[in-house]
Amino acid sequence: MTQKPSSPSATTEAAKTQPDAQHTSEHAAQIRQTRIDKLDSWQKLGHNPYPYHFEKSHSNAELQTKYDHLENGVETEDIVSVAGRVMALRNSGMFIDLQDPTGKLQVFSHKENLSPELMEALKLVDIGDIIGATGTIRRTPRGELSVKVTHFEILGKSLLPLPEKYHGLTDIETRYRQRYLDLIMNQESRNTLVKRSRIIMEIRKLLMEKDFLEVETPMLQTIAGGAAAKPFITHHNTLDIDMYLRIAPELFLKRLIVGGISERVFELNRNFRNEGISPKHNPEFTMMELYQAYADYNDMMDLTEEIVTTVAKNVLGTTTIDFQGTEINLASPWPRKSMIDCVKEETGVDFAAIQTDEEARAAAKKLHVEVEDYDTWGYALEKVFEVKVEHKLIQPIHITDYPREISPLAKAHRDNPRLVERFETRVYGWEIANAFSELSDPLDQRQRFEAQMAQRDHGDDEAHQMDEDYITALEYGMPPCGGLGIGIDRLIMILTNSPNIRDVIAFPTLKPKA
RNA sequence: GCGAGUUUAGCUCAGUGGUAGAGCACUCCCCUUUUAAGGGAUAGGUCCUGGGUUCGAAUCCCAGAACUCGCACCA
Repeated sequence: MTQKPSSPSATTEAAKTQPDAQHTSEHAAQIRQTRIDKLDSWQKLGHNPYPYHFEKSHSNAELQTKYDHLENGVETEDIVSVAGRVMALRNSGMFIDLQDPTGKLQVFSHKENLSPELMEALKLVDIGDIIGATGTIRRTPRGELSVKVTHFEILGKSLLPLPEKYHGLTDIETRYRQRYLDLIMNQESRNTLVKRSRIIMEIRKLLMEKDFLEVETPMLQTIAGGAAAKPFITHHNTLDIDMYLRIAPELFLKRLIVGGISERVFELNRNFRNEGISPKHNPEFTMMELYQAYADYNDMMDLTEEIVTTVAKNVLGTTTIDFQGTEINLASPWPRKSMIDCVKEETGVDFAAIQTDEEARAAAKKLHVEVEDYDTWGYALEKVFEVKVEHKLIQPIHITDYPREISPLAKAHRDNPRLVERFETRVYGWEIANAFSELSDPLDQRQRFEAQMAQRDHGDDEAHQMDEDYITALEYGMPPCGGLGIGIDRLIMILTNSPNIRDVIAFPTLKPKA
């Protein structure tokens, strides 16, 4: 508390003795030192180089809107205070492009209005600095809305040069590693991440309106259940046990349904999967899972459509979107087609007519789909679907009625014991949602887990683990229940026309630089 | 994990086995109502790293690193 946060000697000395580790070339050091010297000069003029507060009267966008009808060359006497980052300096600082999160505004400095001291101090302002300026609103003869300043101050000196103004920052690695630079330079990056926030807010809002209770369940789990995936392993020191970062919240959310905390719960948060990284996969990703008592998977299809179309309308203002040159129409209702029918239409092979695993494998091989010798009817069906059908499902569609053996948490289909009541919603070929009529029969659930354990013995280390406590919960009785999971990052990619998942995650996982 | 590609100034990019280049940014001078770029001058380099071939390597070869894309795995 007694320490002055920014004494001149501290600032200058630290800079001279500790050059920025990331910019060690002579040229970079020169640029940086020049700016530190300017900061020093500013301070010697009696200013706090890192002040505490600035009274900003308007955002740039507010002023652009408010003075939209101000004609070229017209000056007002309206006094405003603006603040933001200097993105361009023209004519020795007479014209400054000031950027704030809402947009750009020009700051105009003229000796008629600025004291000789501040006129001189204008030379201390660099591109990249955060400044605040107070003055009157005018529109230049060329049509640029400007603040004609009577006073300005440096609110945050930039010691490092920004990327070039014309091409900006395009290096993909730098954009992800130094996201702050990307956000300063690229409007598109700002738009995408702002839209992400709005999309998530709209989902929460809709679910809360529908009486869903937002809950939190463990990220650290002793059994990584609820999905088929490789978990991250970590260690709790005082308990001296290994724990897993969750791959899904599913089993805990259904415990809450058993407990009756609410008939409708949801969780919107991170999952972690220790698998490959790709344009569609980040090790930590955001999932929304919800459970609704007394509902089935048909209700979940309705709800999926409502969520996606509501979000699209409220955030984008339309349900017709462009994704990488492909027009996608999100307007409800979306077709619902069974996996078996999809495969039949695409390949002519009717898996419903196939009785044995052997026949199923033969049918797959005949379609040039690779199958393992131990693959059952269901696995063969799924593999054929993935190879032959999946990529063709560009417009939104619910693929229904999955094979029982690949869906150990879904309730048996009411009309066909080989199937379960599960669907996946596909948009642009991607799985956007995955949902079931939840399996609530504890005896059946135990058998499913046991079948999964057998898969594990076959070498499938992503098969589900036995969760005795979960079965115990079911034995106390769970209402019929619909469950739905939506991959939030993928949905945001589609809605923001982002081809890479890293574009929709502020700080995606990267390997540290050596 | 496998394959292909990329890596040169702060940024965006050229580059021939023979002294390292441009534009923007930076610094200085001139200039005062401009819109990526007014005029002029200066300065700025671990050519990703480590080996090798060669009289000589940013360039050719080998190994490694990070990134990108595809495949595998998955959402």
